[in-house]
Amino acid sequence: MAVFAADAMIRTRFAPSPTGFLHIGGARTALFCWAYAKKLGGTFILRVEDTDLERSTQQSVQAILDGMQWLGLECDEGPFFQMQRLQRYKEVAQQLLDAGHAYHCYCSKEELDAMREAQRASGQKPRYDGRWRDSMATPPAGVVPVVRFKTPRTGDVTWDDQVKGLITISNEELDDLVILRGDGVPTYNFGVVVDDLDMAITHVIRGDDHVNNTPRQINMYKALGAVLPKFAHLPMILGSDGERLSKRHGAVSVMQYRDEGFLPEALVNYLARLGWSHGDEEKFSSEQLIEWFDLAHISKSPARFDAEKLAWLNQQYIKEADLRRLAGLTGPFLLADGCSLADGPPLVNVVALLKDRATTLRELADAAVMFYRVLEPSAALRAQHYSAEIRPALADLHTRLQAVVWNRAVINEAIKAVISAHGLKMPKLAMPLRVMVTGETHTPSIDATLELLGRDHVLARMEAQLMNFPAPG
RNA sequence: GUCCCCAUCGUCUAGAGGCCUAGGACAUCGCCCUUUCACGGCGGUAACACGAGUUCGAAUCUCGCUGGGGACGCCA
Repeated sequence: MAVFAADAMIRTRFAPSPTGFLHIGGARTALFCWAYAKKLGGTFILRVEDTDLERSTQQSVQAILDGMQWLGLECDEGPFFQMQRLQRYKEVAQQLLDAGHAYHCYCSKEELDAMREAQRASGQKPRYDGRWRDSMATPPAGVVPVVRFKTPRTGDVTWDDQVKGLITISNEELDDLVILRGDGVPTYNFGVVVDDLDMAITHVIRGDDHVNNTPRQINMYKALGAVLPKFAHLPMILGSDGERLSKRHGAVSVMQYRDEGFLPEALVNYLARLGWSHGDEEKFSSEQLIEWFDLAHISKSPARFDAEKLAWLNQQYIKEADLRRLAGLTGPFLLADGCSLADGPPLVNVVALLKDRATTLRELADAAVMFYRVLEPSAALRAQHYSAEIRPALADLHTRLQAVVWNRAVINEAIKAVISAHGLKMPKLAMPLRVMVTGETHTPSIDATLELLGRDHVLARMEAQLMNFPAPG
């Protein structure tokens, strides 16, 4: 299939404000922008919208960069910073002023607040009433004005949203928004327009919460005589309770998922599948996402975040992950738990034995601890599994294991021999043995566990526990 | 309050008028496997919010209703 020349010109951008970490919602927006650009051989740009001087921080910038890197969403251009482009915004604002598309407003914040409050009280939609729009009044002394955009008073704005379809909003719903603050810093709506224009963005892919800003921006594009980009508004991601995901409500940093033991490919896959689909495909790589991605199959309605499905995907990816990589990722968890990896079998082997039963690297590490440290069985487990009757069989096994060739098959033969010699059923012996050696009841098959743990550790742990058995009679 | 958007199993979704007795996945339930717990295999429960139209025929089109989400800052 031929790629149209125009496709090579596709330019998308992810434009976060550095006021916190990169959370799930932002990550998905970035992912979609990235995937769309990659799919069409275009360019993915990162632009940091740091015009909120109060809340923007350097740490946030770094956190966003880190998050994107972890997810593998590298940008082709940027990061660009709006605060480094102030001159340009002033220039364009002046252009608008000169053309009569903007004007100075001398209202104080108190005045505006009072205005809004009054409107709200009378059941109206709060908005600037345009009192300085055509005012001939002399500006109050000592007040630094802001620049407001002259929104058309009549007519309406319509655009064909790439995910939602035709959207129309009447200009009467809009007001004359501030585009440049008194200190010369642009506001969001103006900064985006200037930047998207300067950066030749062809597809503005962003969150649903910007739908209402779009007509304001389109009016500015028109005033500037510019060609409109395509707009695609992604539905929000809701918390599992259906409430909006916000900083204080369930929106966690993508890096927290890493810290909890999620694989980036699992998160990417999950996020891609949340609100977008390709038939019945559930599990796919970033490469496949790029190949399949389109705006047409993005759903129009908000989606709830389902931690259980993410966990399932993560488990799938853990099961098929390269063992050395898995060991490398699991090691830090063990170290943090105070384990010394030199005291046990190679982590690669441990991970190979355990990976089918873990949902996260965290769980994998938890299950691996027993290979590096003695875990004392609880009193309850001892009471439940240690009996005077079974002790002789375990002592017998302990003796036999000293002489046996140390591999799974032979260990298993020894266990079987003890069972028949003492007239036992497998679980009768395996459970107490499991508790003695691992301190737990839930472990991989006992022969494989013993083999991997090694003869010395097995014998030592058995000896220690044999003393905890109740006396016969 | 005003405006905008949305609506299929509990959740994510397939579905572009007949292929739908509505498919897949997660979760859930049952069975099998089994040396515990998992993994895996097999099977089950479970949805087109509602009401009018249009049409020979509607989950798919139209209108209304209800429900949900979003927006209304010198935040982004």
